[in-house]
Amino acid sequence: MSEPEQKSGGDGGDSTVPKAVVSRLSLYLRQLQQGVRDGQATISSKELGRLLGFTDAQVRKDLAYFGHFGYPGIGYRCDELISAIKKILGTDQQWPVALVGVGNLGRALIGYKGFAQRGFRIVAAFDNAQETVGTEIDGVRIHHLDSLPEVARENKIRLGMIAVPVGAAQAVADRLVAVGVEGILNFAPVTINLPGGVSQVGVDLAIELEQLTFSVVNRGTAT
Amino acid sequence: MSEPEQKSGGDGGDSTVPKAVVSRLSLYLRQLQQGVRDGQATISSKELGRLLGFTDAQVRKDLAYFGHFGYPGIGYRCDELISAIKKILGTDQQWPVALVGVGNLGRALIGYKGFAQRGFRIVAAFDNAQETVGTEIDGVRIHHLDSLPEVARENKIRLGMIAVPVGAAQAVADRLVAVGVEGILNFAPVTINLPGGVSQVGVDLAIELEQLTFSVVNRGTAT
DNA sequence: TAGATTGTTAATCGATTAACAATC
DNA sequence: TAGATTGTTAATCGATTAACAATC
Repeated sequence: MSEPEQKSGGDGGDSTVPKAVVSRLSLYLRQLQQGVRDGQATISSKELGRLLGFTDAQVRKDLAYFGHFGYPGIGYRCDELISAIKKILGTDQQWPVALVGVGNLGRALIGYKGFAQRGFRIVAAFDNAQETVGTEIDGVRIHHLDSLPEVARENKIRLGMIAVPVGAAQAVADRLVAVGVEGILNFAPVTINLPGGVSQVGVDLAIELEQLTFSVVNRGTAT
Repeated sequence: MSEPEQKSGGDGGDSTVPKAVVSRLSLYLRQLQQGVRDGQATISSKELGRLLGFTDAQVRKDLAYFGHFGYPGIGYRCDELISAIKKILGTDQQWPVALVGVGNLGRALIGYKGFAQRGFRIVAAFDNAQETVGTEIDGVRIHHLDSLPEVARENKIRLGMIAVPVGAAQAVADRLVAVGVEGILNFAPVTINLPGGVSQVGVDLAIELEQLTFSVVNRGTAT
């Protein structure tokens, strides 16, 4: 039984992969894990596409950016493809994450079970409300924001999540960048400015509802 | 002072607007509101684009899908453009929303301030844990899921949010559809199947982190 | 072998950008 | 008027789809 090859040996990540491809990769991974839970050993591009609303050609093309993972006549072996995609996304390892902002949303993030299952662990949370600093929530210690430098260093933090009010978001981002954070998941409804070399993903809950509203109001557009 | 015209009178929503355009519309709106808070009366496509990382041509093209909102030599009047975009997105009115699933995340959604400011109000929440049913959180009543039909009808609910575990998501979605919900914001990490005519927006928190991880691991890709 | 399905090329489709006449 | 900026067209760029030889 031969291991599937991998293009451009090592980490993959050739030239430029379209952003859209990467986001579909996450969906493939999620669906494959669902498949494994349902006892499925292999899956074809056609089936995988059907489950997610993509064409089979698109599934094959997306995966082919990164290597030869399939078996003609058979399809893809779920466990192999799961490992391959995790490696591509960088989630074949555990990532320690820092959370800043322990309000309603921050607390929900600390308690969110879905992170652990996909390679993320909130190892420290920060706030500057005296009431919360020093306490623990779900086993996660709440530190004062001023101790960010030490705690970040000790825990080798490379990813941060921002769940503070709009007015504080940019300042918090600056502090995260200052301690060497390389990627920020921003829940504050504002576009923050980051230096090159630091990545940002923004999640604005109201905007998500807005997008939904548009498609409801304009019958015809879906998903 | 002449009102800016609007293409295809009435609701707008001509033929097919690319999905990407609609998502930028939400960002324009957010930035414009920020501008107004900072006391700005007008803004050019160049400035608006710069603040969000788009080209000026893209901003103009996006807006031109829906009408003539700008003034040559001047730019766009913030308040006018805000009204126009709200009307396009359908958020010039208040939308009552139903939430299903009152766990950690559900509670955070109930308390989230950002919804009200953008035209959404969670008017009822549903769960089937006996402990929570009958209580109120932040003024929002928690009902048993079985009373969804009555409550949805009484409140003219057209939008629903799902914050239940993966295993329950599809069944909950089916029940929402059955009571006439037309759009679902799904926080469960699974793709749910909906009949045509019902829209879905999925938010998977772990996937957002995954996307971030990819761009961190593959230095060069940003935002 | 026949059937299924891959990886990949070429063709199509759609979205972004550059350029510019029209306008204030 | 000169300067700024729009809306729109044409050119460019990129992403999706269809088709098919190669493979199991």
